[in-house]
Amino acid sequence: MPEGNADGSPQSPSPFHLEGFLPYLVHRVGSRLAEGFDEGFARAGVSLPEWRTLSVLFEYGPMTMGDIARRTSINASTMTRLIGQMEKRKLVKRERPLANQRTVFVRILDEGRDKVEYLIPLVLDYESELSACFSPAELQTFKALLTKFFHSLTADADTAGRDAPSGRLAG
Amino acid sequence: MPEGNADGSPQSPSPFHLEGFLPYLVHRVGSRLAEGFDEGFARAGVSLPEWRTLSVLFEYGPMTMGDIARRTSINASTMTRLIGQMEKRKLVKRERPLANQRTVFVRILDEGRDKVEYLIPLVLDYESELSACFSPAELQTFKALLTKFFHSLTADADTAGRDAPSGRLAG
DNA sequence: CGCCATCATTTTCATATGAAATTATTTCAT
DNA sequence: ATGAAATAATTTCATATGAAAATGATGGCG
Repeated sequence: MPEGNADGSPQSPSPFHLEGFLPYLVHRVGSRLAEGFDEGFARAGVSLPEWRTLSVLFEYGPMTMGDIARRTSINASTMTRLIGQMEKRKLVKRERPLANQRTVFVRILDEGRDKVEYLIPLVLDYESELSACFSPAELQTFKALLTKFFHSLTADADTAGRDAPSGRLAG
Repeated sequence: MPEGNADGSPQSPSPFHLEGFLPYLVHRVGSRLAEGFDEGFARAGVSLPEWRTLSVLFEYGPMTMGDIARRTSINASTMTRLIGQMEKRKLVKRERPLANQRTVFVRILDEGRDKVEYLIPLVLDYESELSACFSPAELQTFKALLTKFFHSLTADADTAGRDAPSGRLAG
């Protein structure tokens, strides 16, 4: 039988704790949030990435594949497949502009709009339930920090390979 | 050509903005962080989930499959496969305690320890590079909020299906 | 003691994923 | 104009994923 301790006390003094490590703190919150996704979306018949995509198209109007991918933080290959599936179900429609036929614009259709309008109040309720653990000020701070962090990471990525000398890691 | 605008201005006034929505703010930071993962880990020959697993075993000593899964926020099926691969590479070792043979303890081996010791300084450097956009106070607040949020989500999950009446959603 | 409900892990299965190669189009330099 | 490089989307390919079923072990409870 192993003599190790499963109770939470470190076995040997170590300069590193995963649970104090920023990328991991983000990861585990993300995992929990993803697990929480279920009935509401299932009832509406859309997946989480589909909801994200539809809500962006609903809000901003037709956009190119690349722009949708960027705005939703979904990979471009995945986005192609996602739009393909949603096109079959008449939630969205692809359009190739005459000028610049490299690009493909995606437009939300009535059925897609219906889904978004059905989901928005559910999603807002869900958010307030989630954030009940925060005061309004904390929530605002938290969102601001997440946004700032994202933009900083984006700027890093934009300049990576040019300025940045060293390999990158994430925890 | 579509008349929609791809510049960022909302097409119609709407009560919902994905980019102000808490679960999405977390998601996109998580995506960026995951994209940033590369050379350092590749050089050490471990994946991101492997690193997380090893660092937990390094820090806390032998643990059961379930405990590792919980502590790393990695799904149990995935964890079984992950440990299987790491066992082949002699990074860890499975042990079945005589008392309670349902459980499997996993112990980190010397090669695994070497990898962790090699990676820790890289990972700490990476974190300070990432968090350069924050003041020390902001960073502390940010981590505290992430931790608080995680524990709140965990508590919700623990009581879901008993107390909680309604379906859940994530954005 | 022996059966049943529960628990921890593993396996199966269907699906989702991202990197890299491919296709189609446009832009740029000459 | 013409070919070469760049860009946008898609497809291919190998791998990763989680839910649910299956397996193996334990802990009551009659």
